[in-house]
Formats: sequence, structure tokens, C-alpha cells
Amino acid sequence: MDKRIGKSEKILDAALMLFSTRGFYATTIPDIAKAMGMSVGNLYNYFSSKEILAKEIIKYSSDILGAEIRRVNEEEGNTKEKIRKIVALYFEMASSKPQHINYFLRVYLANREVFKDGCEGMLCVSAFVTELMIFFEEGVACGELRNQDFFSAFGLFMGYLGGFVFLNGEGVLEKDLNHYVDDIALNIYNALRHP
Amino acid sequence: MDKRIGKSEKILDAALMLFSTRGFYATTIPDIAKAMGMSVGNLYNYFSSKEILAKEIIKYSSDILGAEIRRVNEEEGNTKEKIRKIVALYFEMASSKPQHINYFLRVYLANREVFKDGCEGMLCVSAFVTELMIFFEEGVACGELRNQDFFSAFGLFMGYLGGFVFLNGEGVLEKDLNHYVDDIALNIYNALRHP
Amino acid sequence: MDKRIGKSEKILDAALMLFSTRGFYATTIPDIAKAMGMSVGNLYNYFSSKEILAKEIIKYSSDILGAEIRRVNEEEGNTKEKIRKIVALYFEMASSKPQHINYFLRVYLANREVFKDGCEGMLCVSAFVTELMIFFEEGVACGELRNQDFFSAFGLFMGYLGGFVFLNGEGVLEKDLNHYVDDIALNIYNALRHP
Amino acid sequence: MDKRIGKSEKILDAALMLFSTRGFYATTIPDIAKAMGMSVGNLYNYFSSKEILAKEIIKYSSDILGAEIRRVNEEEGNTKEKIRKIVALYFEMASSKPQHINYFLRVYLANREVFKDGCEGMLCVSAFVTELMIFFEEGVACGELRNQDFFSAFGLFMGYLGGFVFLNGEGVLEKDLNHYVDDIALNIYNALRHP
DNA sequence: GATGAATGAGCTTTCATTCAT
DNA sequence: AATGAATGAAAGCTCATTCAT
Repeated sequence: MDKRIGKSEKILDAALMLFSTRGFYATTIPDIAKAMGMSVGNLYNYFSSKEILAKEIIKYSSDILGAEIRRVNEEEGNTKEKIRKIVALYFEMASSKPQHINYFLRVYLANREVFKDGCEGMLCVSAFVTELMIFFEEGVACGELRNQDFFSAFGLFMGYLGGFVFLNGEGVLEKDLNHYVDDIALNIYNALRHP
Repeated sequence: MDKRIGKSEKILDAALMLFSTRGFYATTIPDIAKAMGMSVGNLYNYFSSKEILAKEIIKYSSDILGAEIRRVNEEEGNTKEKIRKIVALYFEMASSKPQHINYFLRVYLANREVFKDGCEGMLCVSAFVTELMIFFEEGVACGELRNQDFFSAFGLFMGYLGGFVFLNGEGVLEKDLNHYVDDIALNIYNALRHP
Repeated sequence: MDKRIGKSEKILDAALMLFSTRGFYATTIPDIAKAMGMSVGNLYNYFSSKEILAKEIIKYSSDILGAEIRRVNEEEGNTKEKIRKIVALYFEMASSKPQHINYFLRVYLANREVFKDGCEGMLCVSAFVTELMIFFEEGVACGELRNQDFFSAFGLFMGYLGGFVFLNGEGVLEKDLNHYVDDIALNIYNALRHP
Repeated sequence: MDKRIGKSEKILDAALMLFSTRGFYATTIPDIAKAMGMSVGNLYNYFSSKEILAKEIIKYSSDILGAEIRRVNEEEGNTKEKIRKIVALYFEMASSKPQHINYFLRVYLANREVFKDGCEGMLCVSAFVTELMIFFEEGVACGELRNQDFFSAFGLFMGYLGGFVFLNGEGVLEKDLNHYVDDIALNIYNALRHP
């Protein structure tokens, strides 16, 4: 119905794709407009600056990743199995929709100056962080995970997975990402589990 | 005597400082020149392009970080203690000389297009990676660490620590970095140790 | 209606004027933009580099000069008269629209590095060369001109006329260019005619 | 004895070589200094600016070319033969020492702004022009050449030969320069001879 | 005379943003 | 809403020239 919503999302998708592959500064607004067959001027009717567009994208990707984690959270299963599912999910995303994770790594994590105003703390990625927090607290509640500072656990999860996707992108891994799921899930479980 | 050596290093330091705080694209060559009281033209006598400067910096920082790890490798002690030392060292660096680690996270990891030619694979950070490889292999050799793919372990180490320093930079951690050393070192040890 | 066509041509004219009087390297893009009341950035919307602009100009001037020669080719008259007409035409151009001939002499002929890619051989001046080739071959066909290598004749024609315009520009000629038309046309005719 | 003379000439030679192949603006002073193993600063002890160097070179080349023509002038023979010798000499120079003729065509003829002050008229090439003037006047005096304005004849000679060398450089000639000597000498003789 | 590090103005080119249509 | 020509500040980089040694 509301055409603006449809068009805004198309802009987010196109910009996400370009930012995540070329980087924030190497992508121009005309690039984005051309990639989706829209005029530069009209793009500015939807997002009033390149920075605002970048901030909307990180929320957009965070929502999508968060929704995926939520699906795991809502499934049955013990924490060990859920860790494996999250790792598998993350790597699956890195293969099938790499733009979201790459945006995280290459744009959000890297160009702090862009996100300085409006994305303080983890504000713009809260959808994603919240789901991992829920996962972690349930794991602690049911006694499977050691009770520790959430960010000690979150940093492990995200740093490990993000770092690994980076290594994969660098071409230093011998095998496909999926091959490492079990190893990594085990490492994470060992790190976080109740002794 | 040889002034060029001294000056090159001063440029590396000044550029490293600016790149690591403002990002690669938000730092201009005139910024760097001004920061060290040098003319733009003369800076180009030492580094013939901004990209080349960026590549030299990553080698420079990798060497410095690698040398620190080597000192731990050469000390006595079991692997569990060494993990703790490496984590402490990393966080100490993140506090006292954050430019090296931030450059890693914000410039090297993020702006892949800059390092595409000449830093393939882990070429420009090999000094650092090599030391961690030595650490890991010694841990495996003496039976303390599980024998697994090196990059599975490396990704854990570096992703975890890097991610944590990022979280710290975002101001989401309640306490000082040093406070988390034990937790994180334990998590890593649990993840990697021989069962 | 189509403003782009009009504007492109205006740029060609303005740049041609400046390049031909000041030379390629002594003319800057801001000079050209200012001369026509246009912004630097917008000029790049029409010609994506200074070199490309220079190459388009030589084609543009070659077309204009070629069209003039064609008019002579299409007129009635014997070859001797046509030679005189071409010399007169050339000198008239050198007086009324000197930019075309000066561009030829000062930019195209001189700055070979600029035209290296894309103007190999006589590619960018073919409109002009072709008309002279037609003139020459018709002269041979009707028995008035000696049958010799085309470029031996072309070099005479163009070198002579170009050199003479250069001398005129240097201020070493005592009289107006037009004064020399008969002498020069006769010299050329004598040089090329069938014995 | 006087070392300055020796060094000055070496600079002229090195600069001539570079200017004539790369053009005036594409050749830098450091290029010249490096080409002859001299320091930039010292080069400025001999020639106080790039423009002055360029002006000295055109005199230098003009002297050398003039001396060659003088040798022909001083030989025995009729004018027709001398024309042939001059053409042959010019093409021989274009093959064996192309720097002089190319400097003429690519630097002197092209970058008028450089020679504006100090080389007015044909001041800096007078050695060369003078010899051709002697040749021409002797040809007239002995009745072989038509008495016409000197520059009408000079323009023919120089424009023709220069234009032909240019065409040769462009690679549009099918055969070696020497192949065209007879044709061209005949053309010139026909153009200038007494009817 | 000889060196070459140092200067800084000025070049070409880019691109976020605006605005008349 | 939609267009894309237009703007102009600012970037990376060059190079003639100087000057302390």
C-alpha cells in the first residue's frame, strides 16, 4: 500500500549491498541511486544524508540478524544445541546474505565517526544484542552456562564469529565455513559452560 | 645520524595515531603533515602514497604487537598462565598504546580495499600471527591445548579480544578492561584446552 | 532542447580557445570553467578528464577544418585553382578562427603523450586528412598532379601551411598572411604538379 | 679546462633528451638531475630556472643544426644538389640525433609561453635560420631559385621537413624516412626553382 | 661547487548535497 | 514524488625552487 515503505527498503537494500562490499567512503550516493535505477535527488527524499542512511542500515541489519537469533531462542533444545545453531546460523548468513555481517564488520565497526551521533553504546544494534542477551540469560537460568558478565560472553560470541568470517574473507581458511561449525561451537560451549 | 630513518618512523607514528582515531578516509595527508609539523610535499618523500603509508603502518604495528607476544612466548610458565599473560598484555596495550590495536580493528580489518594489493592473506600482519601460531603449537605440543585448526583457535583469540576492546571503546562495559582479564582468559582456556 | 549537446559544445569551444592560446599544460580546468561561467564539477559531468577533453577537441577541430576543405573539393575548378583556394582558406581560418589551426600546431602536434591512447596514427584527425586525400587523388586522377606517395604530398601541404602560420604568429613576416597566398600556392603547385 | 662549460653542456644534453621525448611539462628537474647523476640543487647553479634551461637548449640545438647546414653551404655543387643534401641531412639527423629536431617540434614550437620572453621572433634559432637564409640567397644569386620572400621559402623547407618527421613519428609512413628523400627534394626544388 | 630534504602553492579530480523543473 | 545538472569545497598528489649543510 504505502509505497514509501517499499521504496525506503529498496534503498536500504541497495545501499547495504554497496556499503558492505565497497565500504562506506568508496560508495557514493550516485552509485546507490544508479544501482537501483532511482535519481539522486529522489533518494534524498527518503534519506536526508549519507550518514543517516548508514545509521538506518545498521538498525535494519541488526533487526534482521536479531530476528534470526530469536527463532533459535524460541526453538526447543538445550543450550549446547542452541550454541551450535547460532554458529551455524551465523555462518549460513555469512554465505547466503553476507551483506548484513559484512556491513557490521566493514562499516559499523570500522567507521565510528559516522555512527558517533545517534548510535551511542549499542543503540543501533540493540535488536541483535537483546536476542543474544536473552539466549545467554536463559542458558544461565537453566544452569548450563556459567554466570558471568554478559559482555564477557557476548564479546566471545561476536568477536569469535566475526573474526572468523573475516579470516574466511581473507582466504586464509583451508575449508568452507560450514566445516568449522562444530569446532567453534564446541570452543564457545567450553568457554561459557558451567564447570 | 641517518635522519631519514628517524623521520619515517615519526611519520608512521603520527599517521597511526590519526588513522586509528579518525579512520583512514577521515584522515587527510595534510592532517598528518600538520600533526607533525612537516610539509605535505616532504611527507611524500618518505611515503609515496596514502595507501602505501597505510600498508607500512600495519606492518609496523604488527611487528610491535608480535614482539610483545614473543616476550610472553619466551617466558617460563604453562599454557594457562600464558593465555592470561597474553590477554593482560593485549588489554594493557589497548590502554597504554591503543593506536596499534585500534588501527588493526578500525583500519586494517575494515578498509580491505586499501590493503588489497600487497597485503594478501595475512602477509602484512605475519609478525603478529606467527607469534600466536608459535604459542598455540607449543600449547598443543605440551598436551595442554586440544589439537585443532590453527585459525579456529586464532579466530577465537583475536576475535574475542578485538571484539572486547571494541565494546570497551563503545563504552558499554561497566568496568575497566583489566577487570575482565581473568574471566576472558578462563573462557579462552576452557575453549582451547585438552579435555 | 537538448541542453547537453549545447553545453558540451560550449565547453569544447571555451577549452579550445584557452588550450590554443596558452597551451595544454598552462591551461587549468578551473580556467576553462571560469571562462564559461560553469563550475569545475559540472564540467566533469560532460568530459571526464582533461585528456579526454583534449581528444574530443582535436576531433571537433578536425571535423570543422575537414568540412571547409570538403567545400573546396566539391566546387568546380582545376587543381591549380583548388590549391589556391585551400591555401586561402587555411590562411583565412588562421585569421578568423585561429584556435583550430593553433590547437593543431600547439596542442595536438606538440603534446603527443596526451593523445597517445585513442588517437593513434591520424585517427583523431581523419576527417581532415581524408578530405586532403580526396583532393590529392582527384588531382592525380585528372592528370594534373604527379602520382606520388600521399604523405609526401600531405606533409608538404600541411607542414608548409602550418609552418607558415607559426612564422606569422612569431611576428617574423613583414606582411599579412593573405599577401603570401599566391606565392605559396604556386610553390605547392610547382612541387606537386605533373611535369 | 673550465669545468663549468663541460658540466653545462652535459646538463643541456640530458635535458634536451628528456624534454624532446617526454615534453617540457612532463619532464621534471629532478628527472634531469637523476638522468645525469647530479643533484637538483647543483643543477640550479648552472641554470637558474627550468625556463632558462629550455631557452638555452633551443639555442644549443639551433647551433648544432645550423652548423650542419653550413657544411652543406660550404660544399661545391648546384642548388638542386644542395637541396637534396639538406633534406638527406635533416632526415639523417631525425634518425641519428632525433632530440634536436624533436625539441624543435615538441618543445619550441609547442610551448610558446615558455619562450615568450627572450626568444622573440626567431632570436633563439637564428643560427639555424641564418644558414638557410644564406643557402636560399645563394640559390637566388646564381639564378637557380626564384626570387621570393625568404620566409615563403623557409616555411616550405622547414614546415615540410618538420611535418614529415612528425608523420614518421606517428607511424603513418609505410617506409623509412630515407626512402622519401628524392621525392621530397624534388618537390622542394620544383617549388622554389626559377621557372 | 655540491647535496637533497624541505617547502607550499597549485594541479586534477571527486562527491555530498541542492534545487529548478 | 521525481529528475539530474549544477555547485564548490576539499582531497591526494606534484614539482619548481630554496637553503642549511
